Amino acid sequence: MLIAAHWHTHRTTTGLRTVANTDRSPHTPGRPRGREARYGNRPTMKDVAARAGVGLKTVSRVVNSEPGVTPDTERRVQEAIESLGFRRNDSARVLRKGRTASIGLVLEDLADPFYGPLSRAVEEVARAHGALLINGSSAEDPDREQELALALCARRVDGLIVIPAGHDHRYLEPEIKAGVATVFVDRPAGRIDADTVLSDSFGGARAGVAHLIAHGHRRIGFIGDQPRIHTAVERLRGYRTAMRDAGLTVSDDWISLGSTAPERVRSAVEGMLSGPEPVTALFAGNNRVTVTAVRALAGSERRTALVGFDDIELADLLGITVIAQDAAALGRTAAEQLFRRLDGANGEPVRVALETVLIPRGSGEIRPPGGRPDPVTPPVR
Amino acid sequence: MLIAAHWHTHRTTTGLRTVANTDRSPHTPGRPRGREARYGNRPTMKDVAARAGVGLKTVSRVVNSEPGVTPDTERRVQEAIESLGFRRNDSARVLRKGRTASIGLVLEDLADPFYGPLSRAVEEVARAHGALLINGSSAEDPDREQELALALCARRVDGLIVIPAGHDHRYLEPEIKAGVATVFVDRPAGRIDADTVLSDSFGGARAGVAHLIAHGHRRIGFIGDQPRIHTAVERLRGYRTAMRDAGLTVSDDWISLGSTAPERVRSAVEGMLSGPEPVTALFAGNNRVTVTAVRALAGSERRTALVGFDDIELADLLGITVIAQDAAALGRTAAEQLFRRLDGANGEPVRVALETVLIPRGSGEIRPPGGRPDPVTPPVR
DNA sequence: CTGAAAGCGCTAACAG
DNA sequence: CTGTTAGCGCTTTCAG
Repeated sequence: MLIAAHWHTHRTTTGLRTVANTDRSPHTPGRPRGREARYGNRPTMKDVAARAGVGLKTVSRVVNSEPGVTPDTERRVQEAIESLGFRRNDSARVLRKGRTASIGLVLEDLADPFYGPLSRAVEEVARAHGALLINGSSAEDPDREQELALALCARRVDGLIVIPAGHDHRYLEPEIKAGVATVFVDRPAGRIDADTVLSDSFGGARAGVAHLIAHGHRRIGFIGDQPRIHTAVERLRGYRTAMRDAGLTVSDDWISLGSTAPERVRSAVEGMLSGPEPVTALFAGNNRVTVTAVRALAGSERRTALVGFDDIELADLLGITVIAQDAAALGRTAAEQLFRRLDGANGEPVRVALETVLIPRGSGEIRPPGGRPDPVTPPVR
Repeated sequence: MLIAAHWHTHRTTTGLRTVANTDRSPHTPGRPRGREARYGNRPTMKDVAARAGVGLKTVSRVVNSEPGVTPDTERRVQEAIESLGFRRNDSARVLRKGRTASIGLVLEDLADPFYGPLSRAVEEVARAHGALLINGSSAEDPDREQELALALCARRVDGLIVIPAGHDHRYLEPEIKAGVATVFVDRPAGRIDADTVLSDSFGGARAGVAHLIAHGHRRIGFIGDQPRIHTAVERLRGYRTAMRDAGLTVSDDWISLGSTAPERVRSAVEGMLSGPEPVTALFAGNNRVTVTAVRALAGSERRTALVGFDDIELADLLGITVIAQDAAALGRTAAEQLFRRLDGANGEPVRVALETVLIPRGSGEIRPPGGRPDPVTPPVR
């Protein structure tokens, strides 16, 4: 049915939509419940052709700005288009042409401030290539990721950018073989060989932890996301490597992987700060963890050092030292690779790792109790 | 062409895609450059039917879980589907059914932390109704808004949610008449009567400014977004009303509307804090302004009070008093209204205004110099 | 320069 | 329970 009746007050008197299709008998097979129920009775090229007194193909030519139409004919067609309020049905066009000029993006959560800029960057690249973006959130659920990705394939998106939630992407093999270009971002694909764009989680975490060590810390905690998430594991590996490189032994009590729910992170922080040998510094595995860790530390009387993975808005004012990755660059790089494939590139799968940057802002330069006095500027710049 | 060659190493040996269509002569009219060029040579229901030795419609029944198929037949069809890697082409389905099960969302910038949660909320409602979400950013450009909205209509989205950049939406009239349900969010539609979901910008700003006045301020500055943006004007109106209600005269120097670019906001802040009669408090018109204002104030020796419109992550730790609006509720409410229309509701256009909440965190409770000492808890809670 | 005919892959209607 | 036919609105091919 759709919306209709309450628009009465704003109906114009230009005679829009008063021309009806007349060539359809009431009970032809293949005809749904009357034309009125479909697309709200939209005019088609056929209607435009009839109104303009030209052939169907001529209308098509005008609509698509193809050459070979007399200026006069074109004008007549344009008039018919406008008076009927015609708009080309891209669904039909897609069916015929085989390309949808749209790409799909499966990410974790559009509301996460990390994915907004990534998505926007993908959108801009898509726009530059004349494509629309359909995106969906997997909510970190592998089943939902698959459901979404396949739904996008059923819509026949030309390409797919996936931030994996799951670890087995063989379900995409038929799609990829059928020609759906696919690029994985932020995390690698599972059990499938494909273009991938990542940030250097390992290197970033190692650098962040090394930074804490350089400032005198020996007991450093690591709080990260769930261990089934690739970046969480990589960052933990970076942590372990930095510790080992410095000849430091890691206690199991200093490592906590799990949900990024505030309660979980908060109790992890509290656990590491209490006990006989509390940590003097924390490494937070991602933006969600950092936010909660900062809140937890703000309520503590001890000055605990902190370095977080991912930059956060206002982190500068709070003096939070971070390992920043460029979410927009991640999205842009992935999208560019996708369109390179769509434009015919067919070499081996490409693997890109983007550098991270350590931004010292104070919290990562706090020295441990008993260490030399802090030589760095205070937290709030 | 699409991606293909480099997948060789992962080709399985299950015989996928070895069954070809055989009923197409090489030079039939209407045939594009050979079937291989289309959808990367995907199997169709016809192919599945041939493989399973059943009729086309039976395949359709199985694919759509329609009743009336023998378990045995169904199994044979399922096998054919799997061995061929068939996936229904929703483009064709859409063309036939007239519904795309997708909705469009035109917003300003997906990278803005205000719109991420809004978009996610819309997505969740759409998902509950079995629809996908296509979204695009207008970048605050009316032409781009129109281009996007119409592109979505050409894809025949069932409904459209628009955060207007422009002020004239008559261009949507033919679409709406043709049955595209349309809801405007965050800002009202221009020159058209339509469902609208807003936050109470006027009331929120008035309450925020009244809060500052109640804490002893008499000279209060307002820094807002560009005057062509509805919310900016409404919030300014709230500011003026609160001032007038308190019997305070407003100096032109205390009001600055314009771009939210950091340089612009920063110089506005500096301007209001200098001169013979500097303001003692600031009202920031949105999240972008607040962020820059906080940065600017952090570099000043004077303690200036601040209330910002929109909540911001970490604002709690920085002790920033805000007028919070619920972006997710905005999106959810709009999407629910949209689906109500799609489900047949056809009353008069609905207008919803969501309440805002003042969250005192310290910055809005700072008293002016010379005023009574601050009776409120210190900034960081 | 213009148009008629075929058909993209699917579903609705109808007939066995 | 199953299959055949028509046609959604468009683009392609090819013939005027």
